[in-house]
Parts: sequence; C-alpha cells; structure tokens
Amino acid sequence: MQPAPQSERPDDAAKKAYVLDEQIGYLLRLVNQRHALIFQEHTVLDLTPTQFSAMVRLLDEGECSQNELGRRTAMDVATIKGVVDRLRVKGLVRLRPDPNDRRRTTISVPGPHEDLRATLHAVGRRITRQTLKPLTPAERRTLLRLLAKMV
Amino acid sequence: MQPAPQSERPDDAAKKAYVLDEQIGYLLRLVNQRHALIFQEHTVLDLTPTQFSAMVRLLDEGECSQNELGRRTAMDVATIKGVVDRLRVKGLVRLRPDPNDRRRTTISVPGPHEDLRATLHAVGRRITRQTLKPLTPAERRTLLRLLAKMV
DNA sequence: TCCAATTTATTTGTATGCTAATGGAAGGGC
DNA sequence: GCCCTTCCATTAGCATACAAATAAATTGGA
Repeated sequence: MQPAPQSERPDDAAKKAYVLDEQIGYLLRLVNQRHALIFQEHTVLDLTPTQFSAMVRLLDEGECSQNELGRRTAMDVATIKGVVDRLRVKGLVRLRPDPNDRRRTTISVPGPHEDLRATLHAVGRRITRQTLKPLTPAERRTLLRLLAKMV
Repeated sequence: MQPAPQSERPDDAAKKAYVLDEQIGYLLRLVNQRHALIFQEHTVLDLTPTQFSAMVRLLDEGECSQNELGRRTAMDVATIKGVVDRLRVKGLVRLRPDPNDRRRTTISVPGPHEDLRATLHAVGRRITRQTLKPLTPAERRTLLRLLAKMV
C-alpha cells in the first residue's frame, strides 16, 4: 500500500542505503569464518589459529614470559593464559619460573626446533594460499596491504 | 655463532620467508580486534556486533524463525540461540510459537520500528566510517570488494 | 631506603562461535 | 497411511576474546 519508505526520507540523496552485507565488520566476520574452516582442514597437531600463532612466535623469536608472548601475538593476558595452558597439556610448550623475576613464567618449546618450525611454516603457507584462492595475485597483495594499513 | 639459518635452507630461492604478521588469518584477527573496540565505543543499547546484525536483519527483512535468523546473519544454530536469548532478556525481541509449525519459534521486534531502525543504521554507518578511517575512499571500496569476493 | 607505580600472572564473568548429540515435528515418496 | 528424511530448537563441551579485580613481585623516584 505504502510507497517505498526510502522515497519519503529526506536524506536519501545524501546517504546510500545501509546494507549489512556491505559493512566492514560483517564482512570480516564472514571471511574469518571461511578462514577458520580452511585452517581446521589443514592444521597439524590439532593447533587452533591462536595456538598456531603462539607456537610460530616462540619458534621464530625464542622463549619468553607468558605476558610477553601475549603481546607478540596480540592476545589479552587472559586469552594467552588459556592458549598456553592448552599447549602445555599437549606437551608442545614447557613452563618454568624465571630465576631473575619471580613474577614471570618462561614459556619455551622443548626438543629440536627446526623440523617443527619448517612444518608449521609449510602448513601456514598452505592455509594462506587456500584462503586467498578466490583472488588474483595482484588482489592478494592489495588485500594484505590494506588490511595491514588498518591495524 | 652460526650464520643465518635461512642461507642453509635449499628452498630459499623459491619461497619467501614465512612472516606471521603478513598472513591473512593473523591480519584478519588484528583488524577484527580493532573493529570490535570501535564497535564497543559507538554501539547503542549495549548491542554486540552479532546482536546488532540480528536486530538489523529483523528490522530490515521482518520477523522469522530462530534458525532462519541464524541463516540470515551467518550464525550457527547454537550461536543464534545465545544471541536471541540475550536480546530477549534485554526486551529487544519477542518470541512466540509458530501456529503453523510447532517446531518453530518466531522472533520479532516489539513496538514501532522506524526510529529504532534509523538509529541502528546511523550507528552502523558511524562504526563503518570509523573502522575504515585509515584508508582512502578508493581503498575502502577496494577492500570491501575484495573481502566480499572471498566469502 | 622507602613508598608509589608498574608489571606479571591468575581468576571471574560475559559473549561469541563451532561440533556433536538429542528429541520433537513436518514432509515426501511409496 | 507409513516410513525415511529433513528441519527446528535445545543442550553440552571446547576454544577464543575481552574487562575487571586481585595478589605478588619488581622498579623507579623522592
């Protein structure tokens, strides 16, 4: 009965319609969902994305305190604690008190690192490649550049 | 003491180094974190991003069953249930059994819609604008286009 | 040296977000 | 008309993620 409501609103010439599917936050959630699926298909040692990030940081940059690892991986202190706990249960990290600072717990990866490091890098490359598959090589570079600009 | 290890690896000419900060999954998490902060600063009615999406879908497309609302907002059945529960507690949605299908619960927004809808659209625009602020207008269009291509 | 501010780790509470399992209801094909 | 499949909603369990509060240890400045 009524005509389309937007034709009655005075701001129509100035504003485009608000379409949820075109909002950055909504799109980020959807792209994240797809990435999480791909990650799960390709991961090793049952690592989740955050666990994977923590392991890569430890292998690439060496052992550190729990809070420092949180900063290296952009995780809250409460979040990194849970991640480290689950890695410890899996036997992938070792915790020991810092002799120089009794507040700190040093997190390290036991055993030889090179094979594990190479494996994680290879898996990470595969996950990134699969996630970026819908884009052309030029688009991939553009997307990563623009995302990095927004952090 | 050892030379840089990458100079010993045979695949160095073919592969670039794996840098966590340049991986799509890691970047998506960081950008999401920033967006979540901005969202929290600007939101109304204490709506979270998913609650906001559900409300916008209901206001833009009308009432529907709980599972249907989940599909409209790309949420799992378990996730949309939690979201609807919290919206119900806030009094923002009403639940009633579907007389034609006893499996279904119809979710609707009580009261007049136009003001609430206009408010949510305005808030959503503000959040999107603030999130995309580091980019030029052309870059914003590009980013949204590439993200949409990846869903 | 001593006190205030900072840092570290932990805990609690809330909110996604997924898988998997369950039970009830509806629908389609025979 | 019956059965098999599908659909709907709920529940339990696991893993992020953040805020806020706490307690212990360290540090820096007066």
